[in-house]
Amino acid sequence: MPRKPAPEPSRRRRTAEEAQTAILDAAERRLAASGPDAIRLQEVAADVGVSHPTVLHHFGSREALVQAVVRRALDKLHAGLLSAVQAAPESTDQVTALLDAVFDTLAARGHGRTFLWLALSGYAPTEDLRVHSVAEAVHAIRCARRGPGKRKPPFEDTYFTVLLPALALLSMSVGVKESRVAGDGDPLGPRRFRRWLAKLIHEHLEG
Amino acid sequence: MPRKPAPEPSRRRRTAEEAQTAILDAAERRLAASGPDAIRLQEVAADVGVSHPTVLHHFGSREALVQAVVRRALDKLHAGLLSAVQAAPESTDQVTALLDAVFDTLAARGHGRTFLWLALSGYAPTEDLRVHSVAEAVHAIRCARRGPGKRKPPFEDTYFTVLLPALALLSMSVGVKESRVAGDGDPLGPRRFRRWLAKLIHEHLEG
DNA sequence: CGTGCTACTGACAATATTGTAGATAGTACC
DNA sequence: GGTACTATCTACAATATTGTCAGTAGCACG
Repeated sequence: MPRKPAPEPSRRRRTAEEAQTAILDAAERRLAASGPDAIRLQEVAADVGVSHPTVLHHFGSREALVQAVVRRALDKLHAGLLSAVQAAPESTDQVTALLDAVFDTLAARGHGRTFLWLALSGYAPTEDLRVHSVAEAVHAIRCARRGPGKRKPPFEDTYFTVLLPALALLSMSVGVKESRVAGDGDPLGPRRFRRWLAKLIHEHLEG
Repeated sequence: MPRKPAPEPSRRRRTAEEAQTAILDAAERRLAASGPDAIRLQEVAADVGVSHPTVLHHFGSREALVQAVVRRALDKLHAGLLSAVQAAPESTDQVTALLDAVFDTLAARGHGRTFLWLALSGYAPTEDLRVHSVAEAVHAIRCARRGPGKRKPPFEDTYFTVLLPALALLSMSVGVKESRVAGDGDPLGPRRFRRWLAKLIHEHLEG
């Protein structure tokens, strides 16, 4: 006998925007944790609590979903770095605070892992870290502080001085959970490292 | 009518070791290029010129193949880093040469990319870079050079001084082909960066 | 030449994943 | 209430990937 359609208890209906945001959130978590290949329609859909054709309905295809996640994740990364680098530090403590803020964006929020996944997978070029533009801003400040009479340091020196902590903090964001390098209670942990690095950078820029 | 078995032109038969090495080579290329998930039996088999059950015959399962590739890749990485770090540099030029050698292992040979893939995927802990043991060796040299009477620098300082270029060079190995950061003809390219970094490190360790 | 060993193969099974099609059910608007 | 719109569902198709199986063929050794 034909079973009756079994009226489903209730079907939640979100606005398209709400649904898409929830789907992007779930996909982004999987991206940060296991990379773009780990964004699977069924699993993302299960995370959100919908069926996987719903995801396709909202994004058209898996690849389009991945592109949307990548775009949004890179935007978040840029926003995080921008706000972290906005202040012009004057003391070593302030440089430390700046590095802490960058580290927070890259490691604690998982954007560093995401960026490395994307860079390795070819979804994002490494220029996307935008070190060059940050270095230009830092260089302007550095030259201004020297006063009008003094000789200006070469831009290359400023660029490398910005590039170095960027690369280091990026690598540190790989193993946030299990790594000794990143362990937070460890005496050789990242907090002390950042303070040490801030001192090194600050002395280099000033001296 | 039953087709006749079509006697295959010829079937190449390698020794087990030869076959396994060829398979590991192919799998490792795919690992460095696109990560552990990109190690697919069919594609690896096609690279080697065999059928995919042959790969399973030699390694038992895909996962066992991946484990074997990972083990061998990490061994190669360790060997490369070990030989790069063996000499005790005394001048800035020698520090530059050391960084160049480390960079060669990480970036040019692709071991840095591979390591990042493995670290992100959870196949290798970040401790596998063995920064700590290198730092211990460097610290012993550093203390010895200070002479018996002088005060010794804290180990932490040496450790961080080794950790910093390791993290930076690792990040640099991500985008070896397309990155401006890694472009070799660029005036702000990795060669000049390494020299700049070597100078910074050398001055810090000596001063 | 025959025999044993095993690297190797084609065909198939099992499962996962993306994508399609048609139906269903909230929700807003008349 | 009735109707249009569409977010969502179930069911299915298509493909890719891992793994199994029984048999084939190269090679060493008697």
